[in-house]
Amino acid sequence: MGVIFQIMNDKPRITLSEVALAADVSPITVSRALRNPDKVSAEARARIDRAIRELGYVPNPAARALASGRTDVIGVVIPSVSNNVFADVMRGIYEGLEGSSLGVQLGTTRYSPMTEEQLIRVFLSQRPAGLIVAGHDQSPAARALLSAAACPVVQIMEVGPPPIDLAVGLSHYHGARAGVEHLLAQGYRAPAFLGAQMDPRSQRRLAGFRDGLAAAGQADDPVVTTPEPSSVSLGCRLFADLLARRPQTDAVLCNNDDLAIGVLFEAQRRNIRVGAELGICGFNDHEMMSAAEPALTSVATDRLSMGRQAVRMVRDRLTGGGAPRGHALDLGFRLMPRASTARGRV
Amino acid sequence: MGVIFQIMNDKPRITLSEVALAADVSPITVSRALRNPDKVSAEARARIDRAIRELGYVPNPAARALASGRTDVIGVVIPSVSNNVFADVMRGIYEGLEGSSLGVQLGTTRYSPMTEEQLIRVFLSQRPAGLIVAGHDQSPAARALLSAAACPVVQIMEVGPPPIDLAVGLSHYHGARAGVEHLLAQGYRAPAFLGAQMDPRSQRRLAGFRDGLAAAGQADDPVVTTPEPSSVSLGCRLFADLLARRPQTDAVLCNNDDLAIGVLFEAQRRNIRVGAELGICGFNDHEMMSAAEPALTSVATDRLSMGRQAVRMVRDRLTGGGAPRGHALDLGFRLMPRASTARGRV
DNA sequence: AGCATGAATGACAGCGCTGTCATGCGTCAA
DNA sequence: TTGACGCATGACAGCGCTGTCATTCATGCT
Repeated sequence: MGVIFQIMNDKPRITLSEVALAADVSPITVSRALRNPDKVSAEARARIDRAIRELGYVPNPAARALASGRTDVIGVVIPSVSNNVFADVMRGIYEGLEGSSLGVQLGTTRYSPMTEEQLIRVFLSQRPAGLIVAGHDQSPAARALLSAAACPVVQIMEVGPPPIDLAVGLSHYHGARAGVEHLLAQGYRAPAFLGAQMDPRSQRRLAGFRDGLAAAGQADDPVVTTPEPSSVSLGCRLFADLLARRPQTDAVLCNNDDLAIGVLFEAQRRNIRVGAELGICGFNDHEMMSAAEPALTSVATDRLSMGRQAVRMVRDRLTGGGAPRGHALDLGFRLMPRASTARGRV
Repeated sequence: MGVIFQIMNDKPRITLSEVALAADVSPITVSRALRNPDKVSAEARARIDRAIRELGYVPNPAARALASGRTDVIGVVIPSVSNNVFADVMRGIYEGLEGSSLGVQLGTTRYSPMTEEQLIRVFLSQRPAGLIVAGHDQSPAARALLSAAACPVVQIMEVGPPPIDLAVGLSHYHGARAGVEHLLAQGYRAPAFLGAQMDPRSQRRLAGFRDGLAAAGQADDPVVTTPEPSSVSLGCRLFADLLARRPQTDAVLCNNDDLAIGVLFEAQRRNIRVGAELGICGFNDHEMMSAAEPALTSVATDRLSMGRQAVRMVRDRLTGGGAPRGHALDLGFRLMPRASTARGRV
């Protein structure tokens, strides 16, 4: 087997010099034609392009990285790939990458600050074109590394704390606060909060919920959370717990849409009329929310755009311009009131 | 700004030789201690490990790749990151990578065979540790490239056609066929098929549906599909279309769970009793299916395991062993009958 | 005409690491 | 005791590309 592989390994590898030979220029000119085409005469470029096409030349990124000390890779550091929110963000990132020669290197911290720090250290040591990290809650050492980084650093997901370099996201605090204020404005008397996977963003949503409630003069603290990862069935269970503990609950602000859908199903099972008897508000506004029956209210966030903008910020910096250090782009949120919080005539 | 970056770039970069100096061995010994620790004496290894830790040395993968002609990267070629199914698979892949020094390079074909071919060409030119590609429908040129590849190649998602090298997946044909047979066995008379984003896997599910129906003596071909990407709201719309066109429909086999959830919501809107009046069967068995009210029948597939196994196959090959060329791992599927296909006493 | 200027191109060296072969040394069987 | 062998280590060269400076040549100006 080893032998077979060896043989197959020996398929012709076209190098830049061979292209140069075929195009009758020096290797360095080919290199330039690839990186700064405008620094090479049109004729030379044409010959080089032809040679590249005919020989099927593909550049060797390792050699480029070694020689230039930079890579065309954006490091992305997120807690987990399972989380739906990050899946959307990743999609935005890949969309933002299109048309560039940039690649992505993804690392997951599994919500461990130490893993995150280590990951950042390794990524930075490879001199990436940029770094995209989730959140603002890095360890002090990780923050120090990021501050000293030689590449643009974009913190995604939230805005609020001053960014290390750049940031794009939204205020989860205010999003959740808008949600609970909507519930109260609709006339619900005893809203509760349901949360899973209580990462820093979730904590800030919870804070927004609490402050919104306190501002309305509510005294108790109707909150059910769990560190478990979020899911629809978890929404069912948490809602059941909530009702057992606090039967007077007449509305729930869910930390995300999964949970909200779970609450909807559980309410249906118990013949609770959603909207009239029970207000449900989700977070993120997954496409499914408007399709549900009844349609579910949610705080819409633009995860796709978050990823895209983060990449754009890096790309703008690479092309010389870009936002100055300290710039934070607030993507905002939009409350989408739907039938699930239409209390109607009671 | 350029100047600032320049300055920051000059942070100390520890090289292997510096570690060697500190550990009082030659660079090559450090290299060996990193790659084949058992080829270095315990004392030398201890000194080297200490030096690495004290200096904070991080290997330069570009230099390694250039010198050795291999990379520690598995290329992954999938149609799209948006598709939920691939998100699950990616999660499995990342899980499978844990504990190895392997990385992932992800490329998306956006369902274009030409893009796929180009992507495969570029990935292969970087001599990856392995390649994971979705499906069996590559262009002839792409197949030729993959056949000649010097690294393990795993085709994921489906089994059936003989693999180029290795494969892991399931038979979408038989999964869908099991679904429609279940519907018929439950006593539904006029099942229909709803499909979105009709990729090759979806086509095979459709074929399974059709054959299952024909075997039961059904004459018409009740199929509603669209090339649009799948979503819950699309499920609502397709189901509405279906009812308009073929009112006698009493069951739907959905190409995936999103659509099935959409059908559920639309049925609720129309006061159609799901289960008794309308059978619904999804595909993949997303966690949400069992939590829904009523719980939705689905054909369970293990996307997570698919990703994990694909990586395992590559890793096994790298460590010398592994399955022989031509091996296909059938992960199978499991029909999960639930309330949504309990026709009960009509 | 003579010179400065800038565009196009090239020579050279080296990025950090590893494959290949060679070396030194201790151990074992004959 | 001697040669053969295996183990731990090292020397050397080079992977494919680009940064830096140097060179050439045509252009526009005084």
